[in-house]
Amino acid sequence: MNTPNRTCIMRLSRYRNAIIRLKALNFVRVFSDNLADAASVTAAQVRKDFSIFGITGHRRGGYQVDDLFDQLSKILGKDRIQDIILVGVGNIGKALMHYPGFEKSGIRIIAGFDIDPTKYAAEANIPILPLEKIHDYILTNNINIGIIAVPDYAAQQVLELMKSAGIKGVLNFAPITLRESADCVINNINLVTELENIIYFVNAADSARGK
Amino acid sequence: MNTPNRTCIMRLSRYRNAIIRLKALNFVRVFSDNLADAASVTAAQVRKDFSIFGITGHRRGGYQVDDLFDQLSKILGKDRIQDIILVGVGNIGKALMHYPGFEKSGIRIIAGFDIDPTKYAAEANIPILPLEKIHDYILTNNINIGIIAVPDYAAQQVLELMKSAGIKGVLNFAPITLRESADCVINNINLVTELENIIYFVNAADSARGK
DNA sequence: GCCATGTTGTGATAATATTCACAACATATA
DNA sequence: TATATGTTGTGAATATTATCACAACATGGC
Repeated sequence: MNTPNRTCIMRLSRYRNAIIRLKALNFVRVFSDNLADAASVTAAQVRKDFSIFGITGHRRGGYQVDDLFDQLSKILGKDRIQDIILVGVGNIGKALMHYPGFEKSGIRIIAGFDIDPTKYAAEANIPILPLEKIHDYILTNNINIGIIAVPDYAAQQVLELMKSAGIKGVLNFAPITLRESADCVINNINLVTELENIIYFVNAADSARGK
Repeated sequence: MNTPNRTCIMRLSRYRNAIIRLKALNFVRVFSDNLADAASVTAAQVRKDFSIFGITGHRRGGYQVDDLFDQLSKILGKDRIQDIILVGVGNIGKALMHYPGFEKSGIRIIAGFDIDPTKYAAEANIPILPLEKIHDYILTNNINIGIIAVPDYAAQQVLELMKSAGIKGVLNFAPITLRESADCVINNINLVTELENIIYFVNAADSARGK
């Protein structure tokens, strides 16, 4: 098996999302072409991605929707609930803790951590605990994935803390690029950077029109 | 000038962020090597990126920090405040409206829009208005960039509405891939997909160790 | 059963992005 | 002033990623 990269797995998620909609419409089979449209890629790309994982369809018959959905779900680890934790119960952190999309998709934030005592809420539905307790919590509950939503200056330190307790994957919203290591996958989302990107291309298009 | 792509502009933002930190440390000059470390890329990449924009340094002397900062800021449109709007004042939308990182970086959300009357707040610091008013608002205030944070089923329709009023760039948080068109740049951020990505690679590493 | 049709699966090809490697040259030192 | 040193800027080489194009073959129609 050719090893897949980040963008390939991202596409798999998109295919799966498209399939959820097709299932709702009672589609029984689907062609690479349809998925390509739904995910804004080419049909060849879809088939190449599938071939990496040994997902096969039927020549002339396309793919069975139910079957395909199950295979993609398995690959993406959606055959079971994923429990994760979150550090930094501020503006963004709080929103993520209550983001309905996670629950819907089998991802459950089971605890939040912060250094601010006014945020503690040990008895809440999703408990908010002091950061000092994170190490034990991770070990006790066997967690391996977490979200970082702390200010930039604290992010690196929080990452080290999480890694020392055995965290293997992090989604980072702090506006600083955390570096991936052999033992921990990192996905950096910088909200400002994402907007700056759009601003650049809008301006570039503008000035192209301008002259 | 070789036309830059998305990832190149993303890196420019990262370089700029690194430079902000260097300025705080009173650095006067910086080498491609330093920026490479700070942004987790290679030194050659840094110099290639700069050469695309005609940013030059001094052989043996590196780059003047102040100078470099100004040039990157100009390229990224950070020489003036960017006013944007937001549609969908729910869980995530509300958090984005009050995300301090935007304000700090010269991005200002000047209005929110929703279809839910209970959310309206025309007199608030950042007014929340009925979605029907968005067309006029965009035209009157000459806005060309917006954030979408509505449920998946509403996203495409909201996008069309925004485009019809002249929006040229969109940051989309709805869990559906909106397609870019010649007249509108789109950046899709799917929070679930981002986590699924991490889950996949953590599991992949696990099973690699397992056997 | 046989042919026409249409879709997969994939090797070959093309496009894109990154890294290498080194000449050019600025600066520091003596 | 002459020399040693170290960094840029960039063409060439490499690596990565996506697309093309078509043989293989399943399916539906007659």
